[in-house]
Amino acid sequence: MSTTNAKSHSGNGSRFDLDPPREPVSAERSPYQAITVSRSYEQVVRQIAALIRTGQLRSGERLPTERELGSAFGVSRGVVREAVKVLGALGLVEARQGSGIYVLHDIPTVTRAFTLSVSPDAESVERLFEFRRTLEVEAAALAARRRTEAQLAEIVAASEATARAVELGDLEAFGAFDNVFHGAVARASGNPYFEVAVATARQMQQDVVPFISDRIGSVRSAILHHQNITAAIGARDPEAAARAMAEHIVYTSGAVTARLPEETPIEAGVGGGA
Amino acid sequence: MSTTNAKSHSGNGSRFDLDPPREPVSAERSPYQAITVSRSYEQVVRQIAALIRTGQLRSGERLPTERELGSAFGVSRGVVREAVKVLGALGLVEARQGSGIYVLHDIPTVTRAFTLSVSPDAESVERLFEFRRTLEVEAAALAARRRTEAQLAEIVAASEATARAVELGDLEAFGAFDNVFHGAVARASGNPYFEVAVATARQMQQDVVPFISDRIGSVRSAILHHQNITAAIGARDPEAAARAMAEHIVYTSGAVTARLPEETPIEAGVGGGA
DNA sequence: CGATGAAATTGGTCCGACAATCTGATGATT
DNA sequence: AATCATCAGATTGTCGGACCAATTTCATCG
Repeated sequence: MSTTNAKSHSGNGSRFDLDPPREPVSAERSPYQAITVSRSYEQVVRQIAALIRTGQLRSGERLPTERELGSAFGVSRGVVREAVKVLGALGLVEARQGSGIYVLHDIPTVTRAFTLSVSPDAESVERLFEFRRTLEVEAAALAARRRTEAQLAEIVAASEATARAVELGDLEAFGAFDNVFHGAVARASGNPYFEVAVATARQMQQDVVPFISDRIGSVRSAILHHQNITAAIGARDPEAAARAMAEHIVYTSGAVTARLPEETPIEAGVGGGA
Repeated sequence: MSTTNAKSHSGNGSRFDLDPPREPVSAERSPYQAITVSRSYEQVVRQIAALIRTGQLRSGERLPTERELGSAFGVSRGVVREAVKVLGALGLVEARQGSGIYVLHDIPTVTRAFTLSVSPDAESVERLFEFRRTLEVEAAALAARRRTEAQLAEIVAASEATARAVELGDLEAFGAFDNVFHGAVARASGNPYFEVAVATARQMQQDVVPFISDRIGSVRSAILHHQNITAAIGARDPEAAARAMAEHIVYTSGAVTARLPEETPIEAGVGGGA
């Protein structure tokens, strides 16, 4: 029991203390509930993930060094490294050799973990757009039903930001605000699973196809779509929101895939079933 | 450069050899492409994940010990442990102290990683059903369009297996075959992203609500739903498949949430904006 | 034959050391 | 003055060994 003694360490580590062993006090519906001995690295993952989710660790910020985290949590450096690997698989942090550990996003996207497991070569981009369309269309409809005023304000602001970026011809800024816009719509759905899934799908696509909107023409129509989506969500019209989002993604899909090398048109019966 | 020399090790390690450093030979569209140094643990993850995905390592099978994997890959035990952590976050394997490392699923589900990062307490089950419904309804429609004969045979077999399990009153078997059925439908969609997302959502739900179908009445109607879904996919009727799947999930959702403690009815405006 | 307990196996954790890489400062060169 | 080369420090990446904790295996005993 040397792993959980909260030794009063030195330095700045006020935010990094390992909780007491926290036995499962939740409602136990039946006896013989599956006991789960919490590994040390899991508690480290929980705490750092909570700090990121609650905004106490911002995107881009650097974490303490592995050794400092180890002494702060009262665990060895190896445990910290294992926790960092899991956090990296969730897309929350990134470790750079010689530099440190940095926060990437504030909501988990399992992109990197998937690219390690699914396959190194590019899957068909068509499938990814199909997936995104399903998720984002429904998210837009839900957002039209449930959005709060604050969430609508976020969507409006992001939509205007994309328009401004296009006016300035800054395609990189457009891409960033485009992500903000779609993320805000997904968040306004009130369903965290949609939010995570949409962020994951978009991140995955940008890993595979990093050269999305290199033509100013396609982004011009994108800002019109954004305005339509925003208006429908503002009017609390789910059908219109779904229609506008579907139109947006289908159009974007066409613009992107037209610029791709000739591959896998659509072809029924994928999956190599024996 | 001691990490990548494929030393001719001893023992059984014919399937576990570290690939040569594999520089990115893909199409480079612009100069100054971002270089990515592949860490040792990533290559271990790739190889083991590939073995699981291709079926060379079956579900339930035990991997070699960490020490054996280390000598087989030519890396230290610490690297193997970091790789196992990532594979565990993907839901592919599970390490049991004193016993070994076992394969859990053959397709990645990020359940465990999410439960570490999102929150330990149970989210609203309603949101999870909403997410599942969106995914599985579209997957059923896609399956009706693209399914192969072999995939249809899988779906039919799984549907009949659930019916047989209900006849025998074996609810546990019903749950297992129910997972097989929905997984087969998702796979028949021809879109691997749907397959992974559906499996993840279902696994997540079963982690949160492990006591789903404890009433024989609700599962009886479930097998009727399965037959309707199967028939629609067999007839290549996307609309009917989507309708049948929606009815199935909405019904199941009602049956489950009715048995839940009074919590969070639906309530618009979640997410704590501002 | 079943129960018991010791021994072996295996993952979990800790520690120390070195290598590879990045960062920033310093100084030399143009 | 600006640019480049070099160096020292810091930090992650990897290695090897050691010990602990949980599990499994198996000989022993009742």
